[in-house]
Amino acid sequence: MGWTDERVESLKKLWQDGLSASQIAKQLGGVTRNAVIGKVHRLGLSGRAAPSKPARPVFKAPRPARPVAAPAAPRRIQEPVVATAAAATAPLPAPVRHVDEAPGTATVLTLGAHMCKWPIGDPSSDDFTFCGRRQDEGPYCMEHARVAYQPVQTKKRTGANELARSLRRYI
DNA sequence: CCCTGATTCGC
DNA sequence: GCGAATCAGG
Repeated sequence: MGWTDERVESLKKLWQDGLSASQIAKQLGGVTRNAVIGKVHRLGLSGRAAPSKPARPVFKAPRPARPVAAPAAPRRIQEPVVATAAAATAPLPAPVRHVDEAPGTATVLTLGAHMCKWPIGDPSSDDFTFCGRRQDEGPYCMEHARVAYQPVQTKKRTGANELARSLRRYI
């Protein structure tokens, strides 16, 4: 199938509406998403009005990089590439967080040897943290050690034991 | 592994 | 001009 004026028109509309290339391809039929993307490019409408994802300015924020006692030379990071307007605002305070009683204050970089390593949040997310409070038992603080080391026991003597026993086989 | 768009390059 | 293959992310 070729690109008739009609199909091109549909393509433009759908693309401007924010549909993904694969969705457009499926709707038009007879073309793959690659074909759609290729056409979109050729038509010169690569940018979008309503992108599903803001699409970061391709700017890698320099990691705070504040371990504990690492030398961490204050190296200057020069950006040879053009920084977009949005990227201009990136102060990166990176204050030395004090480890107190507030959970979730330790990042993977600031997590010290004696801090509770109970994970908080989505590990694949940027705001992933660890509990960070003082370790008490194992790698966890008092509170989380209780949660971590409380398998099956308690509650319903009947059945629970058998369940635990059967479960144990898989460990 | 699913998805996204971007780019390349033989046709 | 076309689009599959490939790349680079999320």
